[in-house]
Amino acid sequence: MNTDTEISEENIIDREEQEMGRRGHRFVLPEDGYEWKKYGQKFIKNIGKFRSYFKCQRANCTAKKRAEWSSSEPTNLRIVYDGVHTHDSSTSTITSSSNNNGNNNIANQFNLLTQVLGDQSTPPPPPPPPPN
DNA sequence: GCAGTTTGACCACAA
DNA sequence: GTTGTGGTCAAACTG
Repeated sequence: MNTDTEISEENIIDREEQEMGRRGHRFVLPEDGYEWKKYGQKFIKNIGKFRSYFKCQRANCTAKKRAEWSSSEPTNLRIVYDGVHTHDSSTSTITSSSNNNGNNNIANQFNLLTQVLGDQSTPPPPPPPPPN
């Protein structure tokens, strides 16, 4: 259905690499026209994956999305869109038409990858030395 | 001081 | 009727 969309992470990585190539380094949050807010994260032991929950921050918009990834394979990300946006995207010309859902989802995926996994293009700094 | 993110606790539903 | 899992909310922490 249109309300539930699952996307493989392969496209995400591919697009990510393209974006990184274009921008030279880390990609900025690609505004897909929607404002997502993370409101929870859980480890679903039934599937052995972490799941993050996002809500569209727009007023009266009930659109949500979930991001699942394996603890052993954090790049194996799966995104599930739930619900539909009751508003139009404000920062993008992307529409909610079925033909453009792919682009729209990919844009969302960038955002998710960054929010869920952090910016993997820039490895975190080394941990501080132990207090001892 | 503000905004955003993270984590824990609580509630509801299904088995 | 009980237990477990999933989903959401709210408070605290970090940038």
